[in-house]
Amino acid sequence: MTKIPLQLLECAPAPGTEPLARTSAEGIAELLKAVADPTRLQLLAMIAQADQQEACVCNLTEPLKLSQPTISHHLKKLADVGLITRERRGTWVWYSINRDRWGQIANLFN
Amino acid sequence: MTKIPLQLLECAPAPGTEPLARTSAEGIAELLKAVADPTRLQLLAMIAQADQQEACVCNLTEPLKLSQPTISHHLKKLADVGLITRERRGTWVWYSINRDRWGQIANLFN
DNA sequence: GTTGTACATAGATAAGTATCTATGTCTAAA
DNA sequence: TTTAGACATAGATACTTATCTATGTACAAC
Repeated sequence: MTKIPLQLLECAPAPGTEPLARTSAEGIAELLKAVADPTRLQLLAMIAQADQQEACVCNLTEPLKLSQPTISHHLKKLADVGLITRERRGTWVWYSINRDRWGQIANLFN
Repeated sequence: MTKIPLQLLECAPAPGTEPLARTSAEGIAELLKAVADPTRLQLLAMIAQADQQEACVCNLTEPLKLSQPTISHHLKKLADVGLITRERRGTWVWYSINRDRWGQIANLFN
């Protein structure tokens, strides 16, 4: 049996169809990027374990020791991908977690 | 019954203990950042559905239409957080997914 | 109306990163 | 040992982003 030189074995071709379309990958990446930040993970955790599963900006600013605009910036990022919902009640704005969206992330890894 | 002015209601204090320690949040964020990139999601998908659940760099470069160093860069990012494993066999280097690490991400969202 | 407070937006800046080209390293074959 | 191929590393660049200060907007109380 003749030995086939390694260098002559062509590098096996990739699977015929691209497994994950670029546009899908970009959409998923956008969602994951929103979560892939330490401050935003802390925000999500704080909201999740807060009373009624909701928190206003003033609840979140002080413990993280970041400026109020920075917290607003992060909350906007989370809201932009639908991970949290915004609701104004009087002077304050309350944020809560969108469980459906959260579940969609879970499905990605199962 | 006297109505309490809204402005006198102090903004409810945050939960006593910080829910998610900064160092933990940073560790999780680092892991998630590795996945939160469209190219790396495509790489993971291609490896996962490849023969024997493994692929060499040459398998991955052409379909994504990116340069070989760029692919190597992304694979390194994934390997750095333990999501894929590197194994040299002859001239080629084979990458496969670390299921344990993958499962750790799944647990974060359940 | 005015005033004070909660939050958002704008603009600036510094740090990170995805990509490239060029080059280095390691392995196989001759 | 020399050559060629597969992959990694280095350095450069352009783009993104996390943070700040300054300012704007919306609502409540008076």
